Amino acid sequence: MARTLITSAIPYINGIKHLGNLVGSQLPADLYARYLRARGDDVMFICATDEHGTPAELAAAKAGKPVAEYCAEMHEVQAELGRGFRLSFDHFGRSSSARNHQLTQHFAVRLWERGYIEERTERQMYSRADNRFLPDRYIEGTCPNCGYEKARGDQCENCTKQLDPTDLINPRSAISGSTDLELRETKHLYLLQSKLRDELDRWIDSKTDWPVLTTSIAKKWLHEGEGLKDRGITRDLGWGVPVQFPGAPWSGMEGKVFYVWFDAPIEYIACTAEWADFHGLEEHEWRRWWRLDEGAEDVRYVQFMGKDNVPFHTISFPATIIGSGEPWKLVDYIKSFNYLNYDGGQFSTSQGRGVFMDQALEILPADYWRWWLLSHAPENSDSEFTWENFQTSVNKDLADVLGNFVSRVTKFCRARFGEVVPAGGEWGDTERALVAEVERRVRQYEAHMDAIEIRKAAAELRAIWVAGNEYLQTAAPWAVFKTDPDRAAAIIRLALNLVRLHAILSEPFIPDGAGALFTALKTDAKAWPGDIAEALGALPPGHAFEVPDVLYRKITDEERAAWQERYAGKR
RNA sequence: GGGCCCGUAGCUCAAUUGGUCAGAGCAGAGCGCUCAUAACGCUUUGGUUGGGGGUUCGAGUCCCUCCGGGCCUACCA
Repeated sequence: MARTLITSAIPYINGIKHLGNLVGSQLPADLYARYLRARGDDVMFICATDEHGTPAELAAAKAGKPVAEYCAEMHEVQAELGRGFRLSFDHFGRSSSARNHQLTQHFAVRLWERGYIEERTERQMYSRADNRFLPDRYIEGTCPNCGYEKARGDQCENCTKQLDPTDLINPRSAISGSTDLELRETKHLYLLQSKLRDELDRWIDSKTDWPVLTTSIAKKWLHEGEGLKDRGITRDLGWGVPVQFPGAPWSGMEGKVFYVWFDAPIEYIACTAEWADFHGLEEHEWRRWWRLDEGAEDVRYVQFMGKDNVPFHTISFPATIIGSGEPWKLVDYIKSFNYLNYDGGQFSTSQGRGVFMDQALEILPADYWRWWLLSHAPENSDSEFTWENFQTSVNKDLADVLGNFVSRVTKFCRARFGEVVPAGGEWGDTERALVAEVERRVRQYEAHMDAIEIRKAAAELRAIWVAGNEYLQTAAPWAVFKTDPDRAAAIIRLALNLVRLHAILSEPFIPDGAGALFTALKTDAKAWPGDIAEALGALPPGHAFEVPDVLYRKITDEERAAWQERYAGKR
């Protein structure tokens, strides 16, 4: 049995993600996971919340809660939204877990022992009022270049000049506004990625099947300027994985934690361990997914992420793994996405512009969003969400082409033969032609899904739905019934079986709708179709079913206009 | 300022290594059907593939340039 490890980029803890975030990682990863499971593969689908770092601390402070409590709450919020969108994670973990603490410290020690980590002393701004070191971007002041008064310590947003916090005139803490700042010496650990450059370069070169978007970003980091830069992997923060711990090969690192981008990808591994813990399984059960020496040699590992995350997955995380010298599984394929824009601009959390995951589910069930987002996934370039497009796609594809097909078939059958698969009649040329077309399209659909060509897969799936309507139109059972009821029975029997096939094929995209169809058809026969002619005979004459409720309702012009107005932003 | 990606019918997107009049869905037009969520089917109208130049027997597909988006990254005189 093929084994596939799938990870979605882990969403940051400080707030609810918008639809662009969703379609950039979690949703397509879920589609792929569901598809492979349906094909009978052994799948491990992992996601988690990314909880460390200064933004989390600040968000907690703003909410007036201890950061641990804040993160626990937000984790549950995001987990619930994931369930709402039917994201079928095998485990949705937390980067703050004990497992991640252990593994992150483990990797750090290994890297140190092998000479890939070194201590460096540097000077950093410290705020006495806030009682903490401040990251560059949390220092504000007047730009020495253009005079802009709200320049950040890393860059002036007004003139785009790169800055050091010490360049700023009248520097102050962006957190408290305090000007009681001073430079203090502090010691940090650096990951010596530059030592691994050639190895990473060869590794990237071997990935000839990766999208240009992915490899070009990786190459850029490897070869830009003087080449791959070493990265500081520790920060002066209270919330995170402690750098100083029993058994640590360094000293004097109290009060420091690992940088969020060091521990976050390690959470992919730790989360799998969390999965095993949750289910009371042995260590081997999760290690067989990750350790090449413990059973993972036949695992294919696929990552999903937005393009902004590519550097960390092509450079930083692989450097951590390779540098460890231990046989951990490296990623085999990276599926990266461009951005989804919102109605002519970008999604904006601060301006309340665009639709966020919680709002989306308040408006419509998950399937509507899943279908639109996946069938318009920004695979080749940035794409755009507009309410008009959303309305027409959902109404046309889900309500008309698929939903109405189910409706006309089941209701016709009920009216003429009762709620049971009718007996009698045989297939003719029309049926054989339909089977041939569906056979061809299903194989094409599989090919697109195997290649994770999401929009193409969606288009092919839709074409299969359309084939059902074409067949009905040609076979015209309502006309045939008047003179040859047996013949009409054969047509409807095939059509009902086609509904079952639709349910199986569509489940990765629209799991709720697929579930409703299986329920209506009163069947548990959900196996992926091999021979199509055979699959279209799975529901035998005499099999009872019931006419389902309207599968997908339509979005009205009034609703569309109201939503357009409500989420336009500028609160 | 560099590096990379993109700009294809009104809209959203396709077009194997450059090669049979540039395709699909939606929208528009016409016809058909009546089982169905006023749904479905068939036919059909739209593009000098951002502008200009070049290479080639032949370019949306390669090169140069300009315009317009996006991403990454940096201030070398």
